[in-house]
Amino acid sequence: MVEKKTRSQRGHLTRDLICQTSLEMIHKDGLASFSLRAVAKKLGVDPAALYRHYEDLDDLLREVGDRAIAPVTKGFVASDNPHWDIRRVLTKLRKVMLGSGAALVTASGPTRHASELQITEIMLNACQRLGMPPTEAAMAYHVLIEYVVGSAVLDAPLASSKANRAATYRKWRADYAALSPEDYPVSLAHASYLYPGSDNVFQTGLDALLAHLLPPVPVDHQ
Amino acid sequence: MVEKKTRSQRGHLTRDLICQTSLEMIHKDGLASFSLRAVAKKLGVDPAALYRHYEDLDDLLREVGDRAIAPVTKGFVASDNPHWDIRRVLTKLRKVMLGSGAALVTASGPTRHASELQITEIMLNACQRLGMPPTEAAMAYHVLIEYVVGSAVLDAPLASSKANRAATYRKWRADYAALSPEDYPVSLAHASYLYPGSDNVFQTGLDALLAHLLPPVPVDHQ
DNA sequence: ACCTGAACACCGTTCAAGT
DNA sequence: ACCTGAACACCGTTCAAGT
Repeated sequence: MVEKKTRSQRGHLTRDLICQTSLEMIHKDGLASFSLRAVAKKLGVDPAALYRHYEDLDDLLREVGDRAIAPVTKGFVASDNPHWDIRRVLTKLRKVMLGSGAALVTASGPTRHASELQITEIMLNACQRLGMPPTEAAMAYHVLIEYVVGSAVLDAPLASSKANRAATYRKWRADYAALSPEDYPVSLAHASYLYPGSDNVFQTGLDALLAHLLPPVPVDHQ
Repeated sequence: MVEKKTRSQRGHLTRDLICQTSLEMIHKDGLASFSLRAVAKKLGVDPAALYRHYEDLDDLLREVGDRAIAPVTKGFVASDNPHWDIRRVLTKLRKVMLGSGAALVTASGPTRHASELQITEIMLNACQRLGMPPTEAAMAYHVLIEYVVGSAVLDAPLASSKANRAATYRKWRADYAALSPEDYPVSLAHASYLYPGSDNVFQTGLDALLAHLLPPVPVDHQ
């Protein structure tokens, strides 16, 4: 029972513990309510103590963000269809970003940590197997990541609850249906077709990008 | 000279004045350093006074955001090439979002104010002129907006200074060039081709999306 | 070496009180 | 009706002091 109050012992505060605790807190209560002071309190430690382990809040969040996207590449093994591999890793990335508020912090800039680098490696590897020259591969990689991450950032606020989301879309369509016919005739005519669901929108865009940016799969792998 | 200290007079605080002042402040010093208290101080008014005119900070920012994207549609007249019109409004939207930190707040959700609605109307109108059925038009609209706004949110932090941006890209390429050949062989091989410039990346993606989502221009308008 | 306590300079928001 | 003053419950960060 001596080891019970490990939190208040000296030297027991590590990057790993801080990071893991932060991730759990964000997973449970969302990124908006997270703060450096909050994780310090949860760890039973003075806020200032965290500055022995991280430069500042941004430094901490970048590591938390990378840890959050770790599931994207976990257990990934390349198939013999590079198209498939790219689609798989991007779809997983979107799902993880929508599921964990923590993953969203990766949008504020590259973390340059392991999970992020692994996603890059998998995608460029797939491009290489498709026979793409490095300039084209790099360009395709950037466009696709920009699309997936950008969409995730925009869609995340509504991703929490499915029922909530449907209700919001219905309200937004109603907003368009109430527009004045003089100023917005075409929007009014399209009101009932708007907001077809963010996952459908995402898939349509992804298909378009993949079709244009990647060459066809080599015949022996079809 | 009686009208000189208009700020401290009663009844002179209007939504328009608050909004305009906020926009100017964000334009000058960026969104990060903006606060409700800061605009109150600039107006020579107690922070609490703003709550007579706006529900909360979010309410204020939504109006500021819409005002920031007003230049996108200002003076727009439809050409006889709908493809061209869509490309024009989206390119302008990106430029405005990268140029004014204030425009970025529109990414946190629809403002449902005039400027935003006008962009929608222009885009759906162009789709209609291309002969697209409403379901397809709505889908294309959502995909394109998601792409443009999402990219702008990700690219904005680096959009400020061109020299700064080039230096940052160089540093990021160097990060990749320093990776271990065992863990990241393909990334290492692509190091010098990464980060070909966010505007190039954007254009490549936009071209791919337009080519796939829009039907060809009617022959009599080519 | 690692953590605490107190302080600094901020936030958004509420509500009774003034004019 | 519109604004002020004071208060509440927070922030991130710094730095001297403790152990």
